[in-house]
Amino acid sequence: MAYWLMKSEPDCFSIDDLKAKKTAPWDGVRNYQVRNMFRDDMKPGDLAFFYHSSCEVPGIYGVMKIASVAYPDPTQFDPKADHYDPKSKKEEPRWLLVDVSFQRKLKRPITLAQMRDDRKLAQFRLLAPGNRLSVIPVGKEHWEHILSLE
DNA sequence: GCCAACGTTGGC
DNA sequence: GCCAACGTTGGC
Repeated sequence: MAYWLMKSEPDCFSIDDLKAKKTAPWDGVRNYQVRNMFRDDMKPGDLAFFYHSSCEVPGIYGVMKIASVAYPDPTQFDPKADHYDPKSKKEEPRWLLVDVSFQRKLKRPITLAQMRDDRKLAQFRLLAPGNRLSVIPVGKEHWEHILSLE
């Protein structure tokens, strides 16, 4: 089983939104590296951190489970959607998503600042300079260490 | 296939 | 709102 970290802006979709829905499609990803991870590396049953980005306190707020294999993201075909892609064709979808299901909220968030100060996370990809991927693989050791900080 | 311009991400 | 980093686009 693999572990992941997935970023979302809480103003757009937060851990509480996922808690209310229980399961939701992780749509809107328009990055080829992430699409390839969805397609090739993510498996139902994998666990993922829910990370809040571009907000007052960036950090990990909860845990979710990957609930489906990758399938085409319907928002790419919707002209009214924020991430509409006019160049993507239904016969040959360009963008994929996975469903995620709520597992739990952390008792308190593990903040980005806290992780930056943690020597055991020096190699964590989230903290690498210039990192902009919205989905990041997390090593088992990093996963367990982060949960131990809760 | 190079590379400049442009857009997006995301912390601060 | 600023800005650095970096992916994508498109002209040549």
